[in-house]
Amino acid sequence: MKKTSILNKLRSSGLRPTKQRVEIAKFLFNRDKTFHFTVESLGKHLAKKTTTKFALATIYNTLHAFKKAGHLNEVHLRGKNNTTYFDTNISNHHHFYDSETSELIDINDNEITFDKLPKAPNGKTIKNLEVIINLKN
Amino acid sequence: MKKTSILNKLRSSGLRPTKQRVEIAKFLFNRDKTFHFTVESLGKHLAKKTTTKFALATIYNTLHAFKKAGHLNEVHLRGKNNTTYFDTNISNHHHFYDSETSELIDINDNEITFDKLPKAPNGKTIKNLEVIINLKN
DNA sequence: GACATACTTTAGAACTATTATAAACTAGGA
DNA sequence: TCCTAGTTTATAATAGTTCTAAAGTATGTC
Ligand SMILES: [Mn+2]
Ligand SMILES: [Mn+2]
Ligand SMILES: [Zn+2]
Ligand SMILES: [Zn+2]
Repeated sequence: MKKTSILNKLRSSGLRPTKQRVEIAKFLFNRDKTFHFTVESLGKHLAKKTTTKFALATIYNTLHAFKKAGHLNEVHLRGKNNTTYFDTNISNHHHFYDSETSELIDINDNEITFDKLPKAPNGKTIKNLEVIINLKN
Repeated sequence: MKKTSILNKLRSSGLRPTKQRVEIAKFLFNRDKTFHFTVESLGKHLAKKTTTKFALATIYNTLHAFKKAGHLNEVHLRGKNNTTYFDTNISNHHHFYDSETSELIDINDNEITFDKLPKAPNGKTIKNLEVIINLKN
């Protein structure tokens, strides 16, 4: 994904392509494989890879803006370090979770299929379904 | 479950049956259906139902002790309110989660069966598998 | 029952992830 | 260039949880 495409992605989401947003978007979206990260780990990566300054609040703001625009997912998992995980894979999918390394690994949606599933409680509908497979060594 | 049984449960876990632990254990374990709760909600219930005082730290200490003893589970879900859920159902099972009410509902292990499952990444083993079915209204 | 001691509770401080604030800065249109 | 709404920033505030160390208690021994 080249620079112009990043700019388009931001602009078409109603987000002004500021220096910080462009750097974060380049870092997150110019890659082949899924990237799972925390705010802290992203901050460190950005400090290493760029000369731009990122206030912590800007990282949070940007990630939430990207999430709201549908460019990022937040993983609803509570790891041992009590931080939110973000996920560049925005398709429906599942995860392996290694609690020793706090690492997430994608499982494609079609790698898990069900024989039997319960129906939603009365008056409610199923929005989506997430499987977390906890790993040990 | 009567008083003596509660005392046994505590003692056989190496936990002295203090006033606070006995009250919490009675409140949590003398019931038929699964109880999902947060530290905050438990604190409120205890204040309403008993005359015993519970320092916040004691509630945390006690829940962690019960968890360590295998009498409670912690649900590794990050809800919108960033609090831990505890679960009196200590069997392997799954959950519906209603993010609007922050409510968990049990799904028995045998209500979900799989056609297809991925194998664990190299060098790792599957510890367990949790399904969370997100609900909407 | 009194005593000793390890375990437990407690109030409050500390910690940590995240969000709010409000002042300075900037992208983009006129 | 100028204006303005949108954005970044440093810092304070918030909230869930854990830590501290002093006071209290359960339990074994005499
Ligand atoms: Mn740098
Ligand atoms: Mn009371
Ligand atoms: Zn993922
Ligand atoms: Zn449950």
